[in-house]
Amino acid sequence: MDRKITDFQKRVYSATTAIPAGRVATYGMVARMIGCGSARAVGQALKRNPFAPKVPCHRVISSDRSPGGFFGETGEPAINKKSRLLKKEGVTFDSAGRVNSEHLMP
DNA sequence: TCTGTGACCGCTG
DNA sequence: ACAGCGGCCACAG
Repeated sequence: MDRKITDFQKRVYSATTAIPAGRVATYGMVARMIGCGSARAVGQALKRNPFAPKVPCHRVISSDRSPGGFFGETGEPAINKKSRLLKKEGVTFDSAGRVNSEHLMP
């Protein structure tokens, strides 16, 4: 398996690891942060996430404050796990299962 | 080399 | 308020 990643992917992981615990960022935010107008590319990078535990992909959610996905799985079980992790980090959720806006990165 | 696809985002009806 | 559509970037076959 190739562990070599492109420069762009490296930027995505860098921005993701830069997210402090108890804080979450949206794909679009990360995309703009690294200088890219497409969140899809960010999602792909996180989906491939070769540095799984090293890169807290669970701290990255969608603009709707929905969990999004987890390790390539968009199903409920994966999302449930993701929310559980975020809760452990100190992130609070609402009844809709969405991350509280106050945890979003400014 | 080109096409299709994707853990998305934003606007419009 | 909800649903549908297009647009953007990168990667794999």
